[in-house]
Amino acid sequence: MQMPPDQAAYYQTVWDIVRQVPAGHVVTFGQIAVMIPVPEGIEPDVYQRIGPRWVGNAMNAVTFRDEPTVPWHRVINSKGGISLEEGSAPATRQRTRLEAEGVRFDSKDLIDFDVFGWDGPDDDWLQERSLLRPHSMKTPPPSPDEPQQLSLF
DNA sequence: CGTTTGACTACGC
DNA sequence: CGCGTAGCCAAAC
Repeated sequence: MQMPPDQAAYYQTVWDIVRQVPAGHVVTFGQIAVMIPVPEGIEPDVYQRIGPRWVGNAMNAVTFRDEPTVPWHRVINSKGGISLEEGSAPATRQRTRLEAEGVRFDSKDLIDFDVFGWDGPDDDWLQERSLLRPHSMKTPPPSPDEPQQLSLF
């Protein structure tokens, strides 16, 4: 009986998560990284910075094969943009697919998280796989308790 | 087989 | 708000 390499399991988890992203929505590399528990032997603050890069590696593998079971085009960077080389065939394919799903880009080629951002799957789905809920990329709604607006009177 | 690079991101200037 | 840097895994050179 052989133990699968940690890296293989990590990739599988990443792809599993990406499969949950609904059409017309997007998720960031950082969000996916946060959903996966910090691997053994790695400091949490270190994983915070490196995790997204591992997610990028996992995505690159399926992007190259254009794996149809993984909607890799719904994964973007924290700025809301496409991270593939601008003008390249994969980048164009990603943008075309997103626009076909109704996702729109602004004048800076960025996507509005408030409209198209994804905050993760159901709690049940997460709990069954021991995964965590990512932070939302949407701008937080103003708390009713806190004075949210500067009153001029 | 040692180096370099990478679909990234948080943080300090 | 833009730019440079660290991070220490994997895959490509």
